[in-house]
Amino acid sequence: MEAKPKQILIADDEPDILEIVSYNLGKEGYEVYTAKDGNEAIERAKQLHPDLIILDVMMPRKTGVEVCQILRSQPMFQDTLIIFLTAMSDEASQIKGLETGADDYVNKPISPKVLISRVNALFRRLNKDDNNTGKSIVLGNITIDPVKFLVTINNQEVVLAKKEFELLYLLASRPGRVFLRNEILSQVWGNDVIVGDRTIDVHIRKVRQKLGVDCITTVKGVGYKFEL
Amino acid sequence: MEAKPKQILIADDEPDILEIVSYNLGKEGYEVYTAKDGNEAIERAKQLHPDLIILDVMMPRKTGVEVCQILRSQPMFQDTLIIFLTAMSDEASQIKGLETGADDYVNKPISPKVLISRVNALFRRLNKDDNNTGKSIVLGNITIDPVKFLVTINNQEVVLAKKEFELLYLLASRPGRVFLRNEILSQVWGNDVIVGDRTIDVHIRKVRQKLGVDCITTVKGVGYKFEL
DNA sequence: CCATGAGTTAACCTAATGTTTACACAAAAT
DNA sequence: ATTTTGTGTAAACATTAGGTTAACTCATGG
Repeated sequence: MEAKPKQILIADDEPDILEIVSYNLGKEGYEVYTAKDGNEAIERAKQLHPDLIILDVMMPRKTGVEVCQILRSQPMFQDTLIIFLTAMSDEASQIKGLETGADDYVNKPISPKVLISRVNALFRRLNKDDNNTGKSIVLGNITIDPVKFLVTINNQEVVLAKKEFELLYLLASRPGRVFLRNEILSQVWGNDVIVGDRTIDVHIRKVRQKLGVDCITTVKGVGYKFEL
Repeated sequence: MEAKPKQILIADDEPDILEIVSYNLGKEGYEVYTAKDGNEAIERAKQLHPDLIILDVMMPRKTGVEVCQILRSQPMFQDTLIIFLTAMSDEASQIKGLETGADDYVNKPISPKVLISRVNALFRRLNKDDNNTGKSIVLGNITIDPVKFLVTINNQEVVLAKKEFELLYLLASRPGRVFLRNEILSQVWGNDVIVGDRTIDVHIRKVRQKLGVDCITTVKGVGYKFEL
């Protein structure tokens, strides 16, 4: 299942900024649209209904704050992500911006990289929330859902105990990657807990047994990895 | 259903910051808990399962980044909001922090007001997505009507006491999802009430008994979930 | 053929949960 | 007022399943 690219509308009256930001976000795989003032931003927002709107605060024909207020008042834009971009780095503006309903507030001069990180962070959060499936790991015919605490394999539910589940979840979180025994210990058991040597093996065994599918590979002298 | 105050865990090795931030967030109506180093942060996070964790980056016994990584690797903390707090204002740290899975990154010196705005913004976004409250729930042959305070099972009315009802409603509001004991406590009982260990069990038992249908599953060491 | 690391098994211990009873307290009924 | 009834909590005890260990076996390589 390919996620369709997220659409971003960016509004700023400085062409340079539009270009730099568009370029960088485009490179990240986003679909970028631009507007050069407040009214145009509103217009295009209504046309496109983008996933995220980046608004410069100081713009002709409606400031970013005004645009935000107008959009937020419409039900259609309740859930749309909004980021303010501004040269005014004083506290008051920032607070006001956030209280207007923005999700983030980034000061100019902008570092494209930082902006991208913040954009990514917002989308990451969003996907976690509306996609109940987003959290779960799906690999081939195996599904691991940490919210429901459930493992499904070929549409058969498998019940794992807490430690077993955590162990499997850890390994499956990075398929193919080898986890050292130490890593597993500190991730699943915690650093201050001391357990015997064979404990991990026993749990690995139980998971293998319950899954009935050979997907945990032993790398002797190193650790374990998950692979189908 | 009344909105329960959100729980926030803040970890910093400087007592001054802990105090200032605690005070200000408390004044906003949040329920604030503190930790003074990385390990303590992890420990308390596991106990409390707060809604938001604010992590200082530079802490003894595990940095904020490490804490974040450890928590994020665990299924139970996938959804928890995380904010980094740091004196290092360089780009690279910020980007790295956000990529570790944080939701926001705030530079020191902190303005309490700005921090609060950002915390509010995060919660505002979060609440938009899971607003399921108020509606009646219909699952198979079970109906739960929070308005009439009534549970119907196979067209038979079942009378539940207040706490029993709230407990069932909570679990049924997200079928399949596991609710931690802590979550149940803070949602049904509220976080300032201290009740004994066995109280939840007793109520669970009563609900199970009255429903007569086995639809509440216990996930040992984790919590309970509703499923038919 | 020993050394090392991993797999297997079953027994064991205990933390976590289930169950029951009793009691405080409030609301409703008398 | 007094009784009755129902709810919520605590305390005591029973039970179970999860986690750990230990002893043994197996596989591999030097």
